[in-house]
Amino acid sequence: MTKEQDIARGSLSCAKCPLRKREIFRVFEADELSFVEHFKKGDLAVRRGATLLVEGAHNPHLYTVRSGWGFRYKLLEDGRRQIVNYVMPGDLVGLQGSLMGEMQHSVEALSPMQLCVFEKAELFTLYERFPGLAYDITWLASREECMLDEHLLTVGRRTAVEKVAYLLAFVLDRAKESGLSSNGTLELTQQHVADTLGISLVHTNKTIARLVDRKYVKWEDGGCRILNPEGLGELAGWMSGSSAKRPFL
Amino acid sequence: MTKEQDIARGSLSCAKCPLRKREIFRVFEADELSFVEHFKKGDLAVRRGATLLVEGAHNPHLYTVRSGWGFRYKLLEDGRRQIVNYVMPGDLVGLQGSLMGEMQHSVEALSPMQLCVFEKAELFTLYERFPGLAYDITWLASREECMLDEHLLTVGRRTAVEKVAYLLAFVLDRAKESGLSSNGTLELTQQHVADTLGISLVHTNKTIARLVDRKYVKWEDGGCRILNPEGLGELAGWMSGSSAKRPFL
DNA sequence: CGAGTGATTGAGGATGCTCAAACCACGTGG
DNA sequence: CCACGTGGTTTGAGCATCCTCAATCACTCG
Repeated sequence: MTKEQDIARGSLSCAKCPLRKREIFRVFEADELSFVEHFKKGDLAVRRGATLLVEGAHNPHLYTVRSGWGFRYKLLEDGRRQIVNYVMPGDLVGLQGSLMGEMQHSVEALSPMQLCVFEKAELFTLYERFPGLAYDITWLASREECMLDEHLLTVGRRTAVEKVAYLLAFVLDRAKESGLSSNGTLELTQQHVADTLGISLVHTNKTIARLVDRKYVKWEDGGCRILNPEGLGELAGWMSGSSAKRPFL
Repeated sequence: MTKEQDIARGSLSCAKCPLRKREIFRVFEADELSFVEHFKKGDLAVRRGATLLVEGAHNPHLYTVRSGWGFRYKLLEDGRRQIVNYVMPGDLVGLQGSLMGEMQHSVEALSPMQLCVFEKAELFTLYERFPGLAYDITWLASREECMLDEHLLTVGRRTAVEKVAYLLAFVLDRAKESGLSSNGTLELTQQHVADTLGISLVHTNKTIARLVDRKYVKWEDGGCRILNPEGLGELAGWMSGSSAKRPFL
């Protein structure tokens, strides 16, 4: 877990961060930018499969995803796993741990990831000096809450087909928004799908097969290609949320 | 929905708020208190069964629960309902709507409730002038996220018995913490339990029956009595979270 | 080539669902 | 007082969904 991680002093200026150019993110003031630049303590690169954060650990850092993606999950003692959400570029990772002591979940990379590292001890300074940024952070936490609500609805009340349809539509939507998947392709295994939706691997496979038959998706080696995102959304009774400007960092 | 609600100008001073006396809540500074007092726009009283907030609506207000309890839920088009979490004294209600436009969930009262009403338009002023309070709000949002993660784990991966055990232990824990249930009694129907855990009413009933047999709980008219909270926690593989001081308002 | 990862398939059984009916405590109005 | 409706709980029956176990297959990598 340590060997896969690699912290280096930030070499990239926040002002020139390519993420900031994406129209989905709100524009920062000059003073905000320079503060964030100061707030940032370094870069972290992890490879696919690496565990970024571990449930139960105390971690002095807070991260923003710059590229790549991963997932947050929790485990039961006997190994049952529940994926709780996915993290993508622009997302803040580790806020819970910052505010409440030890981490209540782990996060693992689904692809190589690059993250910006912040010091959680300095978070309060941010609150004191930049209420706008503080507000942004609350906004992000609120958005996460919103996604979790929807996931609960899915896992609790949608049928298996609706579940898979929802998940794929949801993940693709977010991936596109954050600039991850331009071609409608998602690199995740059926085991991930199963662990997100609370169904078994076998049943997940058979459910996906039905969607493949109906030409909603195509499963390729180590990932899937979404052929009809709107159709999936309809099937699940879900609509992509507001794609208003959102803050990050 | 309007007739059940009753807004009155705040008559109760925040400094004398009985909630503040409970040792679970952090102590406020004098200036924080006076700001909150000014921030507070009135009181809201709703009766049992009333819908406080409606999914899809825009609401200019933000609330803190002063007494009583309720639940947040989402609906699918065909009426399937998922209860997403419970709200209890000290909880902030409606923050999502404040930050992200329209409400993504509804909330209904499980008992008569009293709430403090705030203007969401003034939230940013709070962020500018009281970073400590702003931090508190983020803290609350983060805590909510934490609970939702655990719920997802429950609904997705725990068995029916574990689910019921978890839910009862969890709700009782929170209720005690916030001063709701001193006698180990919870007034909720099996339908609520079912809709929280993503299982059918009939199956919920049969699962509860097993817990009753084993003397973990007793179901009384319109509610249940928890006989062995620790046992329930063990059964579910769940431990009550940190009961550190927490902020409110 | 052998090992490992992920997808796929079939079989049989447990879990959980729907439907339907009954029951009980309660409050209402004749 | 009793008949009735209501909301919540309880039960049984039969069936659909979903699970586990087990085996196979395709593909990559050392």
